[in-house]
Amino acid sequence: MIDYRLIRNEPDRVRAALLKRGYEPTLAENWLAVDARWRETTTRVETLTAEKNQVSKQIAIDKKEGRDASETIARMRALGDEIQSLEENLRQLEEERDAELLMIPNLPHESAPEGLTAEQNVEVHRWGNPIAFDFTPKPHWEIAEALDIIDFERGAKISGSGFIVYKGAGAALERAILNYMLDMHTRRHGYTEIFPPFLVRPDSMVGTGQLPKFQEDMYHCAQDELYLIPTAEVPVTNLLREEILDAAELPIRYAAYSPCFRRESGAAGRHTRGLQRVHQFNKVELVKFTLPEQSYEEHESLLKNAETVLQSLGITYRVMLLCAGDMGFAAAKCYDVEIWSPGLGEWLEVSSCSNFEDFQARRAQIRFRRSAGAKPEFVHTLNASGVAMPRLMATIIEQYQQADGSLVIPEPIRPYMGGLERISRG
RNA sequence: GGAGGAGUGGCCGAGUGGUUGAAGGCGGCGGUCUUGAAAACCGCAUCCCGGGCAACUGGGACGGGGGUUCGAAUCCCUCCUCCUCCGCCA
Repeated sequence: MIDYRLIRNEPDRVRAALLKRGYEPTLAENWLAVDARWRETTTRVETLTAEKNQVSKQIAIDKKEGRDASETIARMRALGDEIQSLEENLRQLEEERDAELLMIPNLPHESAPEGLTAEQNVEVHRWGNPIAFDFTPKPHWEIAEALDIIDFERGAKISGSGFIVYKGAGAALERAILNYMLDMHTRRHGYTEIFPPFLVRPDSMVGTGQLPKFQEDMYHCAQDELYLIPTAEVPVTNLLREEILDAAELPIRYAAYSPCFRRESGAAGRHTRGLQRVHQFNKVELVKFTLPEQSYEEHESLLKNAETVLQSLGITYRVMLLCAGDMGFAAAKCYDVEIWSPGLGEWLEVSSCSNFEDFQARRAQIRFRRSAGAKPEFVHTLNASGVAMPRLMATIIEQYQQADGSLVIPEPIRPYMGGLERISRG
């Protein structure tokens, strides 16, 4: 959530930001109206409470000195009743005020382009060239089925559509790529590896913003009131929830493998075929906690860390700077990394690289002190996939397919597969 | 899953209804002393919210939430976490 002081002190700035994102600017006015009533009521409650505290002390003294306190006690009771009814109001106002605040998205960074839809996203740069085939390339699902490395049908049989089974060399390849990416980020890019829980409590989901707004997108174990994580961002960001760090510890960089579970019911068809959209997939997630003044620098290196994975595998990709209206609710600035799928002839998103500034940290209460005794400030949080597996796997299968139907394994992955160079039929 | 026990400030730890943000100790910071350091002594300390340009000032916080009471760290309910024993299990 944003700093509500901004709404109080610079409502015009907040309104402009809301407009830039395509939100109703009246969100700010609504909040201010509730806030004004809240503050007024707070003052009255606190004045009465202050009096009550005085009277209460007097009772203690009277009792100790053996005086009759029945009159003061009567006064206390009257004050108590009045305070109680006012507090009832206050609680309602507070609820309303906080609910309004949670509806307000992060303010876009000045470098986020104007625009409301994906068409206004700006291509920042492009790496590699789509490879030219001297035969007609097949889509990944055909290759994978022919090689018997992915079983779509049986995945659907045991768990429903959107669930897949990696098999044999396919399972080994999935595991190898994940290990390759994790090793790169932990050994070369300075991230600390985290292996988090995959089920979390509701308050963790609130901490990173999946709840209350996106309840429908998640798998929920009602009996235990636990949610399956849609991304490792949730447990990893919440690791430091309600903590106050030392400035010297920052930046903190975490890399985590996790499976990701997403209900999001997409319509069947072109965009759901094969690995494009599945309910369970694997991903390596990168999460950073930084000083406010360092977050944009760290945002750029975060993007590079994700790009390095793709470059090392020879995958063609482009980086898009999202316009204000196309960014996620919590982001101030966001790059999407999209890889070129030769089989589909489309760009597919494999990583969203976001700087949330203090939006998540405020909500999750993640703070730091510049020095001992200094006032706690909110850290900045950032994250990116480094990267998500299914579309990467699909693209590797399509890009590395051979005329004879076999699949060449990208060179950096071979050590992770016992030196295997090629997956062939049979 | 069953039966018990516990949760107080950075740490340890007193406190079972009243002027307690909370004794004492450790650790921390500042000062006195000292050529310097140690020791000793003195002093200061948290977080959140409201009001105020400010000095300052009011309120709240003893795991979380709710309740009883004129008044709750202290009594009751509930949730969470940790510990011990039993059961079960990879």
